Amino acid sequence: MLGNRWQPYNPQIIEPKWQRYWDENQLYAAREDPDKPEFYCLDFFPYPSGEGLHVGHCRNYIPTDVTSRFKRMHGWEVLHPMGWDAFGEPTEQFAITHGIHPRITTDQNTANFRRQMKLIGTSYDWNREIDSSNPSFYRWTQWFFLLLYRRGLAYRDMSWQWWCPVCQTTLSSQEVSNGVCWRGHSGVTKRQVLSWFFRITAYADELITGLDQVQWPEPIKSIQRNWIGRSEGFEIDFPTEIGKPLPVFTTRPDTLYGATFFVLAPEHPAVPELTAPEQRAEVERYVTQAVGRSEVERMAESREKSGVFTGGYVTNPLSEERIPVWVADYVLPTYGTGAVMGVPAHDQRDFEFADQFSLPVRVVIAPPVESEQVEDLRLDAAFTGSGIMVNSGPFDGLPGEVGIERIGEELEARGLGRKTVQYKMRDWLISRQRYWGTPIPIVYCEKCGQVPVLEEQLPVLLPMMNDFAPDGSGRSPLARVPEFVNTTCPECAEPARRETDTLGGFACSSWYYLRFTSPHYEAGPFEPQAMRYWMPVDLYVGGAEHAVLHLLYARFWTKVMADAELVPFREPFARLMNQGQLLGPDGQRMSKSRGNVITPDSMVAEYGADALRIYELFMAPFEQDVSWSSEGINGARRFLNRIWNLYAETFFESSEAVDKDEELERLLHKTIRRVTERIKSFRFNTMVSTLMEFSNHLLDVQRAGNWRSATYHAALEALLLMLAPAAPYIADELWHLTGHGGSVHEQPWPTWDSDLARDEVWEIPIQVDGKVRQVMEIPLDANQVEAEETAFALSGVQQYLAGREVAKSFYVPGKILSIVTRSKVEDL
RNA sequence: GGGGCGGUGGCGGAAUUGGCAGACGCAGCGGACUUAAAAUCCGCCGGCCGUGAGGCCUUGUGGGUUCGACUCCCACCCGCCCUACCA
Repeated sequence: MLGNRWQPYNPQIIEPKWQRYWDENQLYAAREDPDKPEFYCLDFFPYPSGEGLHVGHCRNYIPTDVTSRFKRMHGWEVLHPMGWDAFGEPTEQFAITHGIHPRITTDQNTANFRRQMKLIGTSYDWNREIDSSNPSFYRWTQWFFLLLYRRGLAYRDMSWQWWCPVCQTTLSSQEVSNGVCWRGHSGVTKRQVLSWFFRITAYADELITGLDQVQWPEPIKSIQRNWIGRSEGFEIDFPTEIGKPLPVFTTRPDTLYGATFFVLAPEHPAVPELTAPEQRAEVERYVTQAVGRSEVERMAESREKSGVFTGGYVTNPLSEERIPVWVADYVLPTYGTGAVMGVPAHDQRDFEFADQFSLPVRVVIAPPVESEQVEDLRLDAAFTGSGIMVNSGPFDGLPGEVGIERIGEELEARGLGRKTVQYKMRDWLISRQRYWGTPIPIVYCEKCGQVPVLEEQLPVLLPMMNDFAPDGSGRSPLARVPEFVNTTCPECAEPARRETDTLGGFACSSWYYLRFTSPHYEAGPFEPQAMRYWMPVDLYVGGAEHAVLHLLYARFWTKVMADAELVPFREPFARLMNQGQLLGPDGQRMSKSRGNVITPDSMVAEYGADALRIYELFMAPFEQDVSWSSEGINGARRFLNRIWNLYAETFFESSEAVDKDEELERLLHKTIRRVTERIKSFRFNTMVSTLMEFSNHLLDVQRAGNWRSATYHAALEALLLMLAPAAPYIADELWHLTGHGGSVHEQPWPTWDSDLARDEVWEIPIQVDGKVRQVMEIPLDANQVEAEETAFALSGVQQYLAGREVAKSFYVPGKILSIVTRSKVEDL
């Protein structure tokens, strides 16, 4: 049994030891070696919350760590860095609730994150750690702001924007859904604010087409395409009685003759002009109410359409019919032209509106004849399918699809309409009326107006403030710091005032991946050689919740950089993977308030980091949501114990290694092949089960007393190499205890012989009439005739052939022999 | 309403992508060791029938394609996630 050299497996002793060894020997430092292939493996950079990591976060970091270690063992230079998304609302909110300055909490929290990440055995290159709230970083965030500004992609505008009363800041449309802000506060409303925007819409088309060039999960691509929401249609001018015509956007010009009313968004600038004097009071009341209502209130009554008649009219440009103009909040001011033609027969929303206010419904697309709707033209819902045009003057009888083209041509010929493309995506609101963010490098001068800060004057430093909480005025806390606000104009040197809004946190994360390539570079955001060596990111791993936030913004910035010839690529992340969520043992999201948080600290203390890693890899497929099981991790620990004892017992009784174990050799090569393939394809759960099967087999061999063969010893060595990425501590300890020098993580990955990895004798099933009746052993290179001969000789097959004859048979080498019978015809 | 993902034992899951369904692990049951417990080791472990060999059923439901379907096609049911008045 255990010899004096071997203590029982004790992760609490060996893990800190190897962690220190790796640190001291700089085992994971990334170098730009032009003679080696490179691999950039990146995790979404976390915001360092006060709660620290829970085991759910490890679901992201462990697989990327396995991949990085695996790549290094294949001789690649690997950039596997970690940094902190430390600027932004979450960090600041935490600081406010704790009454501590965010600088202090950020430093505390990042130290804790770093400690935890080392604890679980990650192989980050800590020389490259970055912190987006550090001036050496945000200086370049400001530099990028100026780049966008110079290229006309950053602008200031007064507009209706989301406002969160709890965060006391404006939010981008991406950060709000269902009237709830991304931090989870409800009661989000609209406010008219002067704020900064990035013109992401200028890249709308490329943000769609570029998705074809990246290896990303299809759901994420589809969410982005949907979010951008490209839709081709027509802008049609409706003449008015106030002079200038009002354009609408529609994808269905074929339904133009069915327009029985016209609707303006409450915010539409033409509302006052078009409103008849006798309707003015009512319209004004409606507009004020619609604009002031919070999104939650609007949602609550979303089933019922509201609106008022303006008393004004427009004219249908083709039918020349005069139709009434209404104001209604179901028309969005920011999409299309902020006005729609109401075609109740063929648009569900218009239908509901017409129903609500008893407006006429006119069918202009006849549904297919077999539909009952044609008999009585009283629809109970809009007909949005395809059909033949009716009630449409000269266009009657045309299929709707043709009508779209014909009406379009007619309108274009008369100068009453034009083809356009509309997008759901809006420009990106980046201003935040908050303290803890990158100051916007803009100065307002009475003489020169809006002036960018000179590059050599960067960074515009965020001043220290003790009282940095928002005061409810809607202005940034920075506006209360005269030393910050008062400055001189970069152009005329006269007194001027600084912009006091800060950039939202997504500005930092839009370029941080570039900084990792040369985090200490002073002359620019990144050193061009290093950037060219590492970029683009080869593997990017994080949760799916950033699909339309960070992942869209970073792509946009990259395209801007490419146009400015700063980078030679247009997509920053070649391959993206989303890990599944790890839920608490109760199946709920892990959170402090639910009390179901499991920390890596407690798991490492109880089972060791390797057991935690093995369990997280093994518990479910990488992309899948799964609940934590406290018994499951114990199984991982048992597995590692068995491995430990396998080596302890074998090497203590070491002896001459002589014979060859052919069966084991085949299994070894097969195992190497499987483990390699499974790491490459992110199937870590089955990678672990392959290692389990292999070590179970080695235990059997050992118990049977066959541990003297050279094959067995080669297998033990290969097992350590294969275990190294997933369980780095125990692998290094056993590597050392079995007489090897150095670290297992610096060894080359084992190779396999594809002939040996394939069995030459297969056990294949024999099916008779669709049921498996017998299994036979047959050489892999046997042909169908040989397979049939072998099969028919077996009594277990003959028994099913009695009184019948073979009609057909199929032989798939290595897979199956399938025999189909029919009864003999002799009775006839 | 639109888009996406999924449904396999008591549980997490596996199935070389159309070829022996249930690998591997968890839980459970029985046994060995122990004064006892823990740990460890051995055996059993989808359902029904059968003493047994064995037989029949079984991958949400119903149909289809095929020698053969968890896998492909059609229809339906259920669950989760994202998005939402985008004209």
